[in-house]
Amino acid sequence: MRDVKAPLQAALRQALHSLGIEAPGPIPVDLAPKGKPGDYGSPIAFQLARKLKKSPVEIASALRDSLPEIPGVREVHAVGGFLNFTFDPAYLVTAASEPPSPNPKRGEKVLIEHTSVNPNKELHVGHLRNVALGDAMARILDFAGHPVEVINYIDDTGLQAAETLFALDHYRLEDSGGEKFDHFAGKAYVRLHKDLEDESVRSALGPKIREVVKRLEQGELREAVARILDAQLETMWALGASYDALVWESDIVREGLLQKALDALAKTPYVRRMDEGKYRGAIVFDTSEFIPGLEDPYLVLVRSDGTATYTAKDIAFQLWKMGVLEGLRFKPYTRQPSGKTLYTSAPDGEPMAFGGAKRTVNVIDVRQSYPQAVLKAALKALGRDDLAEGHVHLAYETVLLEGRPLSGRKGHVVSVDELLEEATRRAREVIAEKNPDHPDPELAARQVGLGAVRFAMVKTEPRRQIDFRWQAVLSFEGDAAPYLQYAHARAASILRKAKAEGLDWQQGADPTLATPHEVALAKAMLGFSEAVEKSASEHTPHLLANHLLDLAAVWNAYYNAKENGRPATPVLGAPPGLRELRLKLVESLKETLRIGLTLLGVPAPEVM
RNA sequence: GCGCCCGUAGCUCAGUAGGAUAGAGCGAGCGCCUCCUAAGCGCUAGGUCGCAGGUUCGAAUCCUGCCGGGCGCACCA
Repeated sequence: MRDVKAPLQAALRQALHSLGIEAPGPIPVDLAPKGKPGDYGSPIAFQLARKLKKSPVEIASALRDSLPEIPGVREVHAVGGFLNFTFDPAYLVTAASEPPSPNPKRGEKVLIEHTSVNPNKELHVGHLRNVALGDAMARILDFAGHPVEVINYIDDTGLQAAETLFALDHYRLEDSGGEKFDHFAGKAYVRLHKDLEDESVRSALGPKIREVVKRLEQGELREAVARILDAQLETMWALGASYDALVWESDIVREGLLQKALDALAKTPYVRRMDEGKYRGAIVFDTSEFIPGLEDPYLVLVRSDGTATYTAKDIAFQLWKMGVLEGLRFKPYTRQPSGKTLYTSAPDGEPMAFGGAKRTVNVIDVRQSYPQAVLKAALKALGRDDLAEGHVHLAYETVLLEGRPLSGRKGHVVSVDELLEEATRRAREVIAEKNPDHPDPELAARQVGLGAVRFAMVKTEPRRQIDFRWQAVLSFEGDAAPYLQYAHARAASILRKAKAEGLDWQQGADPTLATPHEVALAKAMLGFSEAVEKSASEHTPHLLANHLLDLAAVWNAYYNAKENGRPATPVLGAPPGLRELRLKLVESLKETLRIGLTLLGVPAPEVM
């Protein structure tokens, strides 16, 4: 898809240059508002007014006179200081008739860590936001041209995993195979926590649980953890996620990365063992130079009993991600539904080209902003300000369920498996009602169910708390994935019919026949690449999600456009020349929607 | 208390590297299937952009203060 804004910016820059003015930064160009002349416009003259001590109107008019020829631009208007451009309709429609394509791969690899669910329980709606955001970001960054590597971190030495494994053993629970194992294990965990509310039980079981933590750190219980992880992976894959590698926390420890990280930090002036005070005997990191405003800037890396905190391991992991430390080995773990092989860190593996990225995106909820800031501080403490710059914490707010915080103990949770099943069931019902002759209702139901669930997680800005409400998520009307999918299916239907009629629209399109309806659609389509790039650079899929909603709305309006009570934009029934033009545009629109949906992990059904 | 984030239509949200009359969806009211899928489209009603100052030719967007709400301030993560 051709970029129509870049040539405008280039021309403006050139005009400025010929007037002896250097543009201060990027030159703003946007769609002209409704009711104003031109298709695109720039307020550049306003920005220069003060510096040049001239009125915007004067500057705009001088600029207009100095502009070079711009391909496709028919007229340039200076309107009250704005500089607007009217394109040849044929040019815009032709530009939009070419679907978007991925940017060629360029630059340094971006390592994105997401999911990283404790291997002790089934996934719930809170985890869902992480997977949906992380997977969408990976797809978007990839499309935008970045080499991307996706890591799922397995916190197998944490207390949570230990408690679940302990509970399974303690209650002598044998799974009969009737239940997905992560759900089964999760129940043991919940039961244990109920029992731990009793003080005497807690003091009796505490040492035994710590024993399990120790065994986990030795890597002894890896298979037991893997059994839970494998069940969780089923859910992650069902969501459409895919990973390059699993990195196990126990491997960070066993391969010596933790020790290397601690050794390196110990050589800096910021890390030392405390001789007195509340941290006596612990090794702490004084972050005050890097994180201002803290009452207590000391972060414990190694407890006085000699055990390392999670944050210490996370620092080691971050240093590995950025190539400061090396030493993890990998081997194939399994083949994913995406077709990609999933690798795992393993002591009996081989060195592989994972890690060593200059830029990392850590998808993790906002409550962990402080430990994430500590990772950045650790990089700076080691003198790697360059890498600290490349550390991005994609901090997303938590998910509420029907207005209240999630709570496993109060049973106020919804598992992802349950959610997908329910969404699919609802979709099945709607399809049976709306399209009883559907050729493959089960496929469409799964596509619509999954789409609704994933889209609900990415359409809102990450830093905003979202309230998961069954009624809204399962509503297949309005501002939601089914709206986009329906728009896509409508376009697909037209193309299917055209093919059935034996039409060939690759030739014979006459772009000079384009009406304002096609131009409006084309302009909406031409905003796609910018939306993707902005989503990539700002690390948020919601910009793309909102662009797609806008695009689908324009397309639906096009589809329904009427003049004098008659359909104004028939595609198949249009006269030759215009018909082919419309078919090409519809084909490109369909492809644009399909790509956009795919980048968000939302399936694009051919028939709904 | 200190720090970070959020206050935009009845509800849920876009819009914030300053730009042209603040936009959607849901909900309310009225219309549109002899026309390529009505999961759609059109129209109407609904907003002192939390409040008060400030900077600017121009502020929902930047600065300051205040008022609401969320989160974080453990030898947890």
